[in-house]
Amino acid sequence: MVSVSNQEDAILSRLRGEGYKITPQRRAIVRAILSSDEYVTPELLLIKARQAFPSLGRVTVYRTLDILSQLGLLCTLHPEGHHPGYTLGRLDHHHHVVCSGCGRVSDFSEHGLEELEKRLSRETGFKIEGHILEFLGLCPQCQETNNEK
Amino acid sequence: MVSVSNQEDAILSRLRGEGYKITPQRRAIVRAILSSDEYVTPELLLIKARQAFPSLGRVTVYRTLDILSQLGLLCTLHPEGHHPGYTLGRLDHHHHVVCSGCGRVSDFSEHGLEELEKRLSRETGFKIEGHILEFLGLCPQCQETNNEK
DNA sequence: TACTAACTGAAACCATTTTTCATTTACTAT
DNA sequence: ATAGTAAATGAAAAATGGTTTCAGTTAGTA
Repeated sequence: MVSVSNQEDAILSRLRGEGYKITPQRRAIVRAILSSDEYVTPELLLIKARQAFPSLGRVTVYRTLDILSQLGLLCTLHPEGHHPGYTLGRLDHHHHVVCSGCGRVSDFSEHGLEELEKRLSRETGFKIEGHILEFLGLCPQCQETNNEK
Repeated sequence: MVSVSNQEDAILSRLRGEGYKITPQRRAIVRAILSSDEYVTPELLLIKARQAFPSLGRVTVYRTLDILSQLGLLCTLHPEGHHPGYTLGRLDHHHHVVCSGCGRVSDFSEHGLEELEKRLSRETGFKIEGHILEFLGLCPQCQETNNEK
C-alpha cells in the first residue's frame, strides 16, 4: 500500500521533472486533494487548500488542476445529479465508485472492458480511444445515516 | 427499426400524456435532437432548432431539456475534453460510443455489468445506484478524414 | 369561442471559469 | 550566498454557461 505522503512526493517530483516549479501553493493543493476521501470540486479544493495556505488564489487552483490533468494525474468524476469533480488516484488504469451522499470515492480495477472494446470496434467501426466507467451508490456510512432518518 | 418520425411522435405523446403542452417550440427542439447523428449541447440545440423556429429562446431549450431529462428520455454524455451533451435515444438501458471528431453517437447494449456491480457491492460495501459507461473514439468517417490530412 | 393553466422570451441575475497584467518567487548558474 | 530569469501568483475584469423573474401569449378544454 502506498501512503499518502509518498503519493504526494511522487506527484511533486513528477511536476518538478516536467519543469514545473514546486510552490507552497501547489503543495497545499496537491495535499488537499490527497487528504480527502471525497472527490473535490474546484471551489471545495480552494477552501481546503486555504487551510494550509490562506492567501491562495482561486486561479491557482484552476491552473494546478489543469496541469495535473494534462499530466494524466487527475481523474474526472461525473456523479449524476452532482457537480463534476476530481480525484487524484492510482496511476494505473482504474475506475471509481462515488458515494451519492458524501462524495467519498472508492477505486477498483476491471479488465473485462478490453473485450467489449474489441466487440464495439467490430460492430460500429469506431476506433476506440478511451472510456469512462463510473458507479454511483451509497457508501456504508451514508447507508446507516439515511436509515436513521 | 424505429423511424425518427415515430420516435418524435412517441416522445411528443409521452409529453402530452404527462400533461405538457405540445408547442411548436418543443416540436422543433425534439426534432432537432432526433435529426442529428451527433449529440447536442444546449447551445448547438438552440442553433439547430432555430432553423425551424427562429424566435426560439434559449430558456425554452433548457426547460425542454429539463423536462425530457426528468422523464428519463434524455441520455447525458461526457466525452472527455469536450462539453457534456445530450442525445435522445432508445428507451431501454444502453450505452454510447461518442466520436471525438464529430460527436456522432452510436448505441450498444452490455449486460455484463450486473456481475461487476455485485462484485463491487461485496468488495466496497457501497449500495450501487447506477453507472456511467461511455466510450470515446473516432467514427469511420472521421478516421478517413484524419488520414487525408 | 372563451377560459385558464401552462408556456414563452427578454432581461436580469448568478455561479463558474478564463484572461489579463503587474508583482513576486523558485530555481539555476554563477 | 546571490543575482538573474523564467515561471508562477493573485486581484480584477471579462467571458461563459445556466437560472430566475415576470409580463405577455398560447395550447388545450369545456
